Amino acid sequence: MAEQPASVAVSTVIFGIQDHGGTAKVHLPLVRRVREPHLGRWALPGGPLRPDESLRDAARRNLADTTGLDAAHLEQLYTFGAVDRGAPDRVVSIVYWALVRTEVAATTRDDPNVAWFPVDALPPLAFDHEEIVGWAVRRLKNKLGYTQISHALLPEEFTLGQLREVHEAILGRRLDPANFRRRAEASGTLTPTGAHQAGARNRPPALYRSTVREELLT
Amino acid sequence: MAEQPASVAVSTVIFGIQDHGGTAKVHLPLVRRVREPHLGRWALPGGPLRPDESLRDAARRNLADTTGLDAAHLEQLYTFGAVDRGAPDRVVSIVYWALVRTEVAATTRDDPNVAWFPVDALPPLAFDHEEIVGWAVRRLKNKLGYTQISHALLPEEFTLGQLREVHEAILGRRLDPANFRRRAEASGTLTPTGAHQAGARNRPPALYRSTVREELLT
DNA sequence: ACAAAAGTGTTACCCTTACACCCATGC
DNA sequence: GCATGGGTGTAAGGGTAACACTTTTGT
Repeated sequence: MAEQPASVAVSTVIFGIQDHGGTAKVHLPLVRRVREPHLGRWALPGGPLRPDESLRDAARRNLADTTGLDAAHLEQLYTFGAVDRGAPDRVVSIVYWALVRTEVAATTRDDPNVAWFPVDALPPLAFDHEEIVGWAVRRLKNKLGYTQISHALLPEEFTLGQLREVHEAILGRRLDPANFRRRAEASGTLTPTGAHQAGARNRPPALYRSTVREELLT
Repeated sequence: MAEQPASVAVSTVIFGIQDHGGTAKVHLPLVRRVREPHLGRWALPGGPLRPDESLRDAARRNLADTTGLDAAHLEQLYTFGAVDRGAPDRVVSIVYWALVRTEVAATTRDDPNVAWFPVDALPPLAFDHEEIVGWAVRRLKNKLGYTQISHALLPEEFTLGQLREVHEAILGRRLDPANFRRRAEASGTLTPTGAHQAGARNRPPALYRSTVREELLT
């Protein structure tokens, strides 16, 4: 333990898909601050790094502490360490971003100081957290293009229509179903379960299971 | 100032192109450690973050202190903070990576404890610095593909042949000169100066100047 | 029958790659 | 003239985007 010019914190931007007026939208959970500074404002889950935990473990702990959830994907985003970030003492924040599956996100532990917001309609945030969320959203959009990261937002089994909805929610535009299907199939990361999803008032779509390895998403 | 479980350091991976047996190769400067632990080993330039400097400023200071050089490109790479990274106390290292221009790299201040090494023939490094260099090299290769970052390794004016040599050095394979030229021209980031480089025993190549904005390289 | 989404087929277009070929200079 | 890299032309192949069309369900 040494006297330091800056303390180390870890925060996490958590993304999940939720229904918002009939269409899937990207949401994220925020925590209402119960201390100064920025008391009462919404902020990203986070807190000081503990001496015996890795950065990644700290991020996972943020997730568990605030939502009780488990991440399907977790990855370092960026480190923010400007001299004045809105706190009285200097804090260097290592920020992670996480993806949780839809059905998991729905089971968020009840807490009056935790709530999910659509990323395109966030309340004013504490510190420099709006900038941080901006970085995370950009990264999410980018990674969508060259990895199969979107699978981590869906349940174990899903239809190509659901997968496409996720992409449309993140990119903010409609995608051609035919071309999307071919792309998805060509990725070689989907295996049909053989089952079909009944119930809709149209042709029952095939169910798929993702076969991507977490290690390949870097 | 608070009692902390971890101290904050900033290190920088600096890349420059140098001639190595007739062909251009990617090099980086290392510093010989003059203190325990890992006394005598080569390490990345770096040191503790000062209270009144930004992370980026600290990285720039690493560069100036060890080589006396100025970076044409400087960007955050990743933050390494495992519990045991080879130092007695816990250190969280925010690592930056930098590109310096060839003619600048040649003017490195003389210092027996600083030397440039080809990235494909590094000595054993201190701490987890080999892993860090690996990350930086990967990032450099990637960014080469979708930005004009390579311009930052060359002088203000350069030929397409030189630019191609840089790419070949980084990718480790030969590129088709014809296709490389078209790609470079199509990027819209090069303006011919009108001058040609005389002296070679072949047709004098046209000189170009880069018009990329540093902000667009993210 | 009809609507609505699943799923297949087809075509135009662009970008990349490979490679043939000409140009200008030093020796 | 000849070697050497600079610079232009061209054609094949692969991937993407646009869109027509068929299939299968619920109502």
